[in-house]
Amino acid sequence: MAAPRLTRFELELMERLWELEEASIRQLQESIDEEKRPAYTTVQTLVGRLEAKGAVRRTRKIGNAYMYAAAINRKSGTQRLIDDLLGLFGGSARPLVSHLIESGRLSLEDVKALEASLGKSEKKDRR
Amino acid sequence: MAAPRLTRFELELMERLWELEEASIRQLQESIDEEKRPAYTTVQTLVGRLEAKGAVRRTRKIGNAYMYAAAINRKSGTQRLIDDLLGLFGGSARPLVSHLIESGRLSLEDVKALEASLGKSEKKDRR
DNA sequence: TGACTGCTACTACAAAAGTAGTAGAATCTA
DNA sequence: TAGATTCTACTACTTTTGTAGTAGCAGTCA
Repeated sequence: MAAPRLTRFELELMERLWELEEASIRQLQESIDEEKRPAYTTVQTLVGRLEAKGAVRRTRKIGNAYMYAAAINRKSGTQRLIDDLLGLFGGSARPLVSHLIESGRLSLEDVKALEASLGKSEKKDRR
Repeated sequence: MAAPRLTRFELELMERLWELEEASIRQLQESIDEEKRPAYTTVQTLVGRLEAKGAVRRTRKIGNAYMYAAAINRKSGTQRLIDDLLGLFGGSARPLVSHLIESGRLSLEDVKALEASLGKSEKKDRR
């Protein structure tokens, strides 16, 4: 299935699920910082929508509560969002990264480290 | 003024404006690919919202039509969006860039080129 | 086993975003 | 200068997203 477009809050919940691997509505809700923690039923609604989109699935029932797990991986979950963003930068990642550098969000050290690990994995891939 | 949060479509229009420098509603509308070109009044509404947000301003009147120009620069316009995205990656750009690399959207060559230009500007900054 | 607690299912509603129609003013042109 | 054209101003409606309440069932525990 194509990666569905996830909204901000949906993605927030997915992050928790990718982290927790499996969680109940209650656990999800309580994993959110108290400051901005929404009502239990709000989380419930969102998880329901995620289920409808196929991003999440029920795994089992504990007591009278269902447990949920991500049905898509983190990569494909964020892919869509990133691609949308890239679209605004002409579809290419380079201007985006330039922007990150210019605005001080990415340093030379970061780039070097990334390059190092990239070099490694490239080698690995071509072994 | 703090950069307002722009929606997808608003940003789309801003892109045109940053490109065109100055444009009428009609020009903006027609700059959009025919496939997905919205009604004239839709563009009008959006530009009105952008104006309300302070992202756009009227420059002058030609005939009976107003001309508009961006009131914020491209950098601050996209900043908010990017920061939101970064939030999803733990607030740091590095995992985002990793992701770009992993998904093949950024190559070793890109990174090297970026590093080169970054090295240069760093030197320049510290002159 | 009955009261309590917690969860689900369903419904609702507000705000944001997307989309566009209509009336009437301004401008253009024959 | 009158009709045609093109804009603006205003209004309206739909979809999406965010947010949550309520009813009632399931499970728990004294």
